[in-house]
Amino acid sequence: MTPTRDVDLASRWRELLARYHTLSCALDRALQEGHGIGMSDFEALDLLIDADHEKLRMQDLAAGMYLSQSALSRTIARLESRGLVTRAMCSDDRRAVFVAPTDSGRALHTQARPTHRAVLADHLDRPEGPPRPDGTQCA
Amino acid sequence: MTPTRDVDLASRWRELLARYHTLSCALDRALQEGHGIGMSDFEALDLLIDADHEKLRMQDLAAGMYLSQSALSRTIARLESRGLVTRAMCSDDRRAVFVAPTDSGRALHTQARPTHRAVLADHLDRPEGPPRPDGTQCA
DNA sequence: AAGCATTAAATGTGGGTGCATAAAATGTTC
DNA sequence: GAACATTTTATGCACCCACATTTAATGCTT
Repeated sequence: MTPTRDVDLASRWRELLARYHTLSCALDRALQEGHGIGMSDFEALDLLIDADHEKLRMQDLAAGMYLSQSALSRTIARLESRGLVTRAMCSDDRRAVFVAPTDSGRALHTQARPTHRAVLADHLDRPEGPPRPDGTQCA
Repeated sequence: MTPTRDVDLASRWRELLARYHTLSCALDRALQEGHGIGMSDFEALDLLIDADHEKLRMQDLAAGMYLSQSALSRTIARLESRGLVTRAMCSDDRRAVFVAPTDSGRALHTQARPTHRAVLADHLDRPEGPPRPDGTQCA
């Protein structure tokens, strides 16, 4: 109702936008350059390995990710083509697909996770992030 | 250092991810369906109209947006092709391009802004957003 | 059991984004 | 002032994403 409130909304939105953009870009860059894996790919692998049985149906994986069903399908396809996860039939429901990390996937995750956490720590602990002179415009 | 802190980092990141994803998706959807304009397109128009002189060089517009230079260039191209902004030469520096909203652009902005603000208000005032049964999976 | 709706995952398609590069104009150095 | 570096915008390209549709399997109703 009040215009002051409205300004607050816009600036809060812009701050959220800034935080997400900066962090996701830094994450993607660090993971890509350091381990040749994208952000969503890592998130999928991370969820998969944190899962209790380390074996999830696509649908259950999707529940933990902020990706469309088709995007997840392609993400898993990417990971599989690089030998980081395997797809297996599910005998209970033959429509479903089990996804599980391979040894190679676990190894990459072990390497990439510190990078991931380091970027999070670097960005989440500062309220504003002005001094970050990367080479790119991915501010 | 402490593992507890590490868990905090990951969950804070996931919350940021959730907030951004939910809100940006809702914004994009509301603006697209209600006014046929994308989120980034609206942001550009919004910045342009809030500018003091209502005439900005691409570079200055870019400073206020979280888009790469190329993405902004295409965003302005989209807006121009729909008659919402105009590009004009800058006599001071003939490399630069002035962008200004047209009457049509101002009209659309006037219509779209309440939608934009309403979505922001709807999403930014709630800590968690579980009950939002849209038709799509754009959760 | 047959027919129809529903669910799980994959694929076709179009759109937006960032990086690298190109093209044009300006600034700098000698 | 000529050559080279820098800046500003546009474009080629590849990637990722969401939506719509397809294919296959399951569930439900009669």
